[in-house]
Amino acid sequence: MKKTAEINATPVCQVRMQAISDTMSLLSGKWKFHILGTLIEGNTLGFMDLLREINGIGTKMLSKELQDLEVNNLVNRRVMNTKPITVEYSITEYGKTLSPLIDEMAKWGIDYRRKVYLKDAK
Amino acid sequence: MKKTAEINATPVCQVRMQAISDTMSLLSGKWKFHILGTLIEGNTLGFMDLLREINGIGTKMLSKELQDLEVNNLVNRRVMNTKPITVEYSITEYGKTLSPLIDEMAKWGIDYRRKVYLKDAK
DNA sequence: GAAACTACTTTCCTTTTAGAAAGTGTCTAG
DNA sequence: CTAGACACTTTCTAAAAGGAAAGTAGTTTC
Repeated sequence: MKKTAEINATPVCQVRMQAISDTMSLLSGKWKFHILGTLIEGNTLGFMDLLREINGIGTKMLSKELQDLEVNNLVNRRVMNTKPITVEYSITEYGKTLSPLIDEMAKWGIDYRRKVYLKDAK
Repeated sequence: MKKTAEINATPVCQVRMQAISDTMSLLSGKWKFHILGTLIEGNTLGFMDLLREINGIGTKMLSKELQDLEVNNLVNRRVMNTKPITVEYSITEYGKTLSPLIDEMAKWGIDYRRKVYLKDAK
């Protein structure tokens, strides 16, 4: 008997799959969660502040990722009229809706470390 | 004045950053969330079942990602003693602890779609 | 006027990720 | 004895992601 046709297309699953893909594509890459997490904690920060806060990121990546996040209305970019020009980045109201997701991710990662540590200690 | 030294090393932030990196590295790639989500919904599934359920994935990726997830104790692999050999994949108890994270991700993605749809409709 | 600060952009290069296609090997129904 | 099912692995290649370093551009401090 052939069995190629029966793809599970239950609407609920399809919607969930699509939703997960959407979320991941907006937050893809190595740095977006770090940037968002830092901005959620730290209110407004300048470009150089972020560069110092986020360990390991370079200017190219920071610049590119901030642009992506701005386009998707997750981050505000505000050029200040200061002597050496400064730019203030902050999380948008919409960006704040990612807090539960980021918190879950951090929480799970912390538990994971604890678990690995306990296993190794045995 | 120079400003190269003051890296924010508050323990809380560092731990959160590390935790987020850990979680992301375990769940990296295009397919892990889909596989885990499908297994959480669908109890035990065979390799071909997963291939059919997860739209777009190929055998190479599915095989590789399942191995990764098995190594990290998120997925069980059980070879069944059947005529044409079958393998049953299922989520582990530990894998189930990812449910809240996956749910958050799906929830946010669904809200995002709704928001984009409403904006376009205006 | 040299050095240092702000905020990037650009270029070049390496690594990683992903997919398509074909191959391996076993078993069974017709 | 061939076609199709299951469960992969291997190879080849293309595309995407990421990083290091240098460059651009304006301001300010010493």
